[in-house]
Amino acid sequence: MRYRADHKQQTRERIVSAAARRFRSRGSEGAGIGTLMRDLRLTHGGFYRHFDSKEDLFAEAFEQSLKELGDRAIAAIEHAPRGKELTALIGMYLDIEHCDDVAGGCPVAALAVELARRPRSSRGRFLQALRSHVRRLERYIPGASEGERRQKTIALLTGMAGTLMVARAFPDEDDRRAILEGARKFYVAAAQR
Amino acid sequence: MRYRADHKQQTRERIVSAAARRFRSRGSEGAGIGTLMRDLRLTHGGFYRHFDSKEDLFAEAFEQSLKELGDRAIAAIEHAPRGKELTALIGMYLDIEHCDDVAGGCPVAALAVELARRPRSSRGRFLQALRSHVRRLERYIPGASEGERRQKTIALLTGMAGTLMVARAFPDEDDRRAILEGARKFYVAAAQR
DNA sequence: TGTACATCAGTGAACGCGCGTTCACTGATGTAC
DNA sequence: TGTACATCAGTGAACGCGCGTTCACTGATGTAC
Repeated sequence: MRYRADHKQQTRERIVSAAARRFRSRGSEGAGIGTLMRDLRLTHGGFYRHFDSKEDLFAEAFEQSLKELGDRAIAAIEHAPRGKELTALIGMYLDIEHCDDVAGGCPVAALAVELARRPRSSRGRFLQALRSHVRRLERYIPGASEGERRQKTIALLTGMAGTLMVARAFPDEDDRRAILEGARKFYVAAAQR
Repeated sequence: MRYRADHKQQTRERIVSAAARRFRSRGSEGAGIGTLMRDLRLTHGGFYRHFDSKEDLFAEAFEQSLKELGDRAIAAIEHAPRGKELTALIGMYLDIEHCDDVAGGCPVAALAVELARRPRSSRGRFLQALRSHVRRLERYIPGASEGERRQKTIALLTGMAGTLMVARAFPDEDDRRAILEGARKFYVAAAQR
């Protein structure tokens, strides 16, 4: 059957959005094409009308997730009172709701460990997305020079991702809250200087 | 055939050590029992004389890796000049050689993301290993109270793990060095306070 | 001391399963005439 | 306006593959007598 002009594009977007959630929850190996398509009420065969391979989808899902996280981070910063931008960024990232929403949360905390396991040649897209994310946020981070701001931004973002990743391993919410609270103090003090 | 009394124990240790390296390099899903045993010049069937399941091996490998990392961290701290203990800890962790030795490096940076994906009931061993690791190191971290030292230790260790994890995604050594160098400055300044 | 038997680490075929990917096919709708 | 055909998103059977796990078996050595 034939569909309306924008139908294919819509299906593609549905696949990317669903995949972005599943990959973050389960990792790229834990999320299969078959069940992904089935849950979208499609069959696995049709997948290849939209993507060259699972790897192709993974890269696109990573890019979309990181873009969305950047949007939310910037929204939090820009809604913060003057002088509290950094605290707002740290607060939105090391938040219990962000921590407990793995599927909708930061793709660095959920997927970055897999990037180093991929062939060097296929890491370009991911690194470009990471660099672009850092560039969007570095102008809100205090520092004497652009280089210093960038270094600090990278240390802050990668550090918070590590903390979030570990906090998520704790089944007890009180443990997670304590880890996040301690880290918020740590990073606010560290990044402010 | 029958073997000498300590033979079984030796084989078990060989399996754990090899697995600890493979899991850190490739993740628990990327490392298979079959190839692991084959590389040790054994067959896959014999694996179950030593472990109940792959999951059992994974937990033991994680524990051993973290114990070894703790040993190395404490060695670095205790060989540091007085007043430089913290810098030594940060320096040994955010080191280019540690970064490039995924198989022999920190299991938190390599495997922590998988812990949250396991059933809650089976996370106990991992969390106990993590808590024990924090307890070993917290006494070297400055802070007004035990609670504050612990919080700071957790923020520091999880943060550095995140930075290491992300740095490893960059194929260019200069990029990795720049990320590590920036983060060392960041964490030394942050943790010293 | 000599012999029969028990032990058990390791072997390798077999199992069911889920995976990513391919491909001939379907059929409603747009397009050419 | 009406008809024949082309298009192509989606279908579902089939593929080869590697996986974790099971299990009947092997055979050198320790032990019981």
